[in-house]
Amino acid sequence: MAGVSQSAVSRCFTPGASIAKETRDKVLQVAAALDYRPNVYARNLITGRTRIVGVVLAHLDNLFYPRFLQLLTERLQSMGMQVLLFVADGNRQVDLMAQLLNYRVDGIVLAATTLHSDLAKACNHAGIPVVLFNRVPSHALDRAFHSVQTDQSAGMAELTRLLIKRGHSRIAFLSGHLESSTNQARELGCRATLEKAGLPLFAFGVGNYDEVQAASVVMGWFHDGNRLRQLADCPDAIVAADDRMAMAAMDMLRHKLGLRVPDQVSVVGFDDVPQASWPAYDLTTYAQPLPQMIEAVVRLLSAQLQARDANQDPSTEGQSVVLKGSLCLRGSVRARTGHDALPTRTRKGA
Amino acid sequence: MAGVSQSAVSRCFTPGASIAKETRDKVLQVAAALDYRPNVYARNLITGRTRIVGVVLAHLDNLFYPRFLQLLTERLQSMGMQVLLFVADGNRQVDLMAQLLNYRVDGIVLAATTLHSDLAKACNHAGIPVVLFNRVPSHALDRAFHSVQTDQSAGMAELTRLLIKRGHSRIAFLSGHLESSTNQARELGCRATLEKAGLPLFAFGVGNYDEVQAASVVMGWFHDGNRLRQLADCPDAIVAADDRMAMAAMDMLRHKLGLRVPDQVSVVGFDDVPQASWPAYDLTTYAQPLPQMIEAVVRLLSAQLQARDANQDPSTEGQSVVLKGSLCLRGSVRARTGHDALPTRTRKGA
DNA sequence: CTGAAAGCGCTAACAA
DNA sequence: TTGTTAGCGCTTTCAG
Repeated sequence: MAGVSQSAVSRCFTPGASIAKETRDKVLQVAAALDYRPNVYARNLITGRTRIVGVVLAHLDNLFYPRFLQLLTERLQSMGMQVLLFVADGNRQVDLMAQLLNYRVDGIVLAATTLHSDLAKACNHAGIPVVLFNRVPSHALDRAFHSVQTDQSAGMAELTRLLIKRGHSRIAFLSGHLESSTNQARELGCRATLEKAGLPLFAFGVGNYDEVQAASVVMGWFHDGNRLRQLADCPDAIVAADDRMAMAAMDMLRHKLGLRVPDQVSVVGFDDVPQASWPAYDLTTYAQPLPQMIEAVVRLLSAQLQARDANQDPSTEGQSVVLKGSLCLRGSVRARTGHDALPTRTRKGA
Repeated sequence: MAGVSQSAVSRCFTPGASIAKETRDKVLQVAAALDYRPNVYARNLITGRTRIVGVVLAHLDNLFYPRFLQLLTERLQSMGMQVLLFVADGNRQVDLMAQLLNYRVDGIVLAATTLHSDLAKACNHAGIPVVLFNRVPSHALDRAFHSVQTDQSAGMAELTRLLIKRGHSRIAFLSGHLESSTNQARELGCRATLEKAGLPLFAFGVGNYDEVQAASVVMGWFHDGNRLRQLADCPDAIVAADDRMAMAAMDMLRHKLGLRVPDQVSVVGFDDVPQASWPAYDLTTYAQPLPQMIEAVVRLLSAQLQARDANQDPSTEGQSVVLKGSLCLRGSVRARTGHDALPTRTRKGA
């Protein structure tokens, strides 16, 4: 070194340490000249903190998640934390888990929709703070976890009420993965609202958050294998569990079946991905409050980290943050009286 | 511990170490029971390898990059390497750099389109292998870097030739960031092909890879502030530097200007993002060979890591891999004789 | 094939 | 405010 002791150098790089300005300046100057930088890993070894959070994602093709990842990464980076990325493509979650623990991340953000509960158990056991993103704590084990989500049920209810108000009575639900908690909440919101209005769920199909499957479900609703059904026998509005399926539905309706959206069929989605506002779709949807969600994730994570630093009781009950989103009223829903709208209660066989 | 010495345990977790099968089995069993796992950071401290690669991205909203990130992450993860994610949102590249070096990543993949050359210098200095993704080594310093890219110039040439063959003569180029090497190559491919065919570049505008800007450029080409220009005074084909701008152009043409694509104007893009094949756009574009690109990135990275492990000369000349993509012929380009096609050479004032 | 000992680069407690 | 000392958990010679 150039002048002082090892610990003096250490103190220069530790924010709240007591060190003389002069010494500090000198050390920093020499450090710059030597291109010296403290070794994070040696520091980790002794402090036990890595300043790395593991972010587990599936469906990076889901349009909504890239934005999430970008914002979260920027936010964490600005706090001096790093993001170790894991893509959970369904398979080999055990390996993933092992890596997550190997790298001793300070915290985990789980945005994968489906996940072995073994993972949950292991994290709990290792005392790693976990925040679930848009995934409710379903297993008993998950309850120790914090979670952040949009009030998806309320969002879907709002969308469904809109459709009813606009005179729709043959409303279909295009479902995502049946086992995903996100999908369950969305479906519930739709069903409950219909029930309250005394309307049946006119049709139900599983698109598994996949464009191709979604399109073929819609096809099945409108086409009997040989030709288009009578419109009165088809849904007059489609509620899709996410924007991607909604857009696939619109494409199918317009470009394969030759129907007009919203004149003949209204379509709504969920998420408000960037593409939803593109003129080609102009999709009415429900926006997740991404910035607030990110804030909440970061806040929960920081709180747990601070608690751990202060050696506080780590096993506080999991806190669940539910945020309201907002309706994005666009052109994929018809105005009050569509030409297909019958007075009230048009039922399936009517 | 339970039975043996520290070094014996270490050997159990080191692939090529000499250890008796019996000892090994016993240790592993006890380790499993105790939930023991070797501390990666302590290992890093001594081996100098972190098995972490830093991936630097900008524009995660670019539709093409999420796929890239997902595939790369999965690929690296399957090799037991981790991805530390950095989002370079233009600003604060210096901090980012510092973190990259702090975390002593084994390698860096740079997919940000614009980047301070200071970063390049620092990496070189620190001896960290760098692979540039879709970014040519422009600065002198970059030449030590390896790079992987699509032959963008050839791709654009192919698209442009297609337009010419289909009878277009008033071809406009909708540019991305002028300083991005990606954009420069794409523009060059278009211009060179036009020149070879004896056609002028009919119009040129800068959309900066942004939907709004792209749309307003297109608007300017077709609208003089009060009303639509004569079509003969407007481009009959638009070559956009990426799919996103191409789609924005289509939306503007169809939904704001009331023009028909491809009947009145043809549009082509570049990248073949998932949305390009959606029926609403059905965009003719040029697909980047993503899987091969990922392979090449991984191969270059591994080669450098192995070389470093073997203490070989680290400063090999940077290798540049250029891969051919493939034309995706879809419906956004008109067939041979559009109704707007004049015999040959329709010039601006014609 | 195994154990003992040294040390990777740092921080934390203590003493000066 | 500073230096000294110990040790974080591992890998790696070097002996046995």
